[in-house]
Amino acid sequence: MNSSYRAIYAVVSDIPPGNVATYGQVASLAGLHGQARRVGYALSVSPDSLELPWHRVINARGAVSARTRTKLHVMQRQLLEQEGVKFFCGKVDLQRFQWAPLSCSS
DNA sequence: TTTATGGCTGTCA
DNA sequence: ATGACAGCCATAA
Repeated sequence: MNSSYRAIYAVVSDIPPGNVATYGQVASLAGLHGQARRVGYALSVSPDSLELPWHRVINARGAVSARTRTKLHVMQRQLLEQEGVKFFCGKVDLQRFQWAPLSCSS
């Protein structure tokens, strides 16, 4: 566990319900520009006790990434739809659901 | 130390 | 629009 991981977890924990963020976006916000892959790894090993909204992190195409070993991506989609995020052909409309940390939503 | 794999992404043909 | 490629980095073997 290092500061980078904490930064990643901190960013993820700030994503509000009904919104999503991309791995690259989280990486940048955590001060790890270009290290999107590291974000995915960090989340994959994050302890459940942190209760992070990991399901709100998807890939740059607006779709949930398929896991190689698990089926969590299935539950991930359910959790998102449960929060109001709508899928169209397996993808999310990032224009509308992507988290905008500093935006004026009015 | 080298290789392979993993919840990615931007660029280029 | 779509697919191939090359960077990015942590871990495990």
